[in-house]
Amino acid sequence: MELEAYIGEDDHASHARAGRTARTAPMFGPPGHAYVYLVYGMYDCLNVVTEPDGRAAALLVRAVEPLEGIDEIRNARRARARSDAERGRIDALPAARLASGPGLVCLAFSVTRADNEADLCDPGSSLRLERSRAGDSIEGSRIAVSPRVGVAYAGEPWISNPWRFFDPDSPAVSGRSAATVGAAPATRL
DNA sequence: GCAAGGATATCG
DNA sequence: GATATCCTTGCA
Repeated sequence: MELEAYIGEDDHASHARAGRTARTAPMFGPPGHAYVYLVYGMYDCLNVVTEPDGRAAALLVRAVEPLEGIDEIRNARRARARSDAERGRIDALPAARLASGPGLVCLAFSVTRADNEADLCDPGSSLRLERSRAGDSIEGSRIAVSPRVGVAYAGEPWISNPWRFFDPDSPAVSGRSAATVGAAPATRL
């Protein structure tokens, strides 16, 4: 599991920095809803709105470790593959690497902008957050933190703020960023 | 290393 | 209305 916090309009790394726009409106909406956006023209990214109406904060879901429905997830990844070579690599991936990136999370769970603003707490919603089963949770003392990924444009202190949270022992964290963490020491909470 | 890819915010 | 930029990924 890997998450990044974007804390409000003052956060220069957040989409909300431009204020409320058509795209970022969900971030200003009620908590517990989804904010899904297109990045780099081809990948969707899933966020969970965290603050009450009017305050634009959200958690970006950068990676998760699938525990169930591995075949479904693998098929979802295969369906979007652009070549046989890519399908082969997907088949060879361990389950823990099937959603190890913000774009991959959405590919794995078929999250699209159609899920934008979905109520993640409504049992009838197509996309939901559910309480983890006993044994699936991680102790707070084992959660590592580091600066956020891909926010160099934001300037300080937004670049260096340690607002990326992840399980340092899990293979299910985004690849390139996992490598950089070793160099720029990730501290533990 | 770098291209692909399209929406968005910003500038004119 | 044009364009620089982007909370990325997979392949050369």
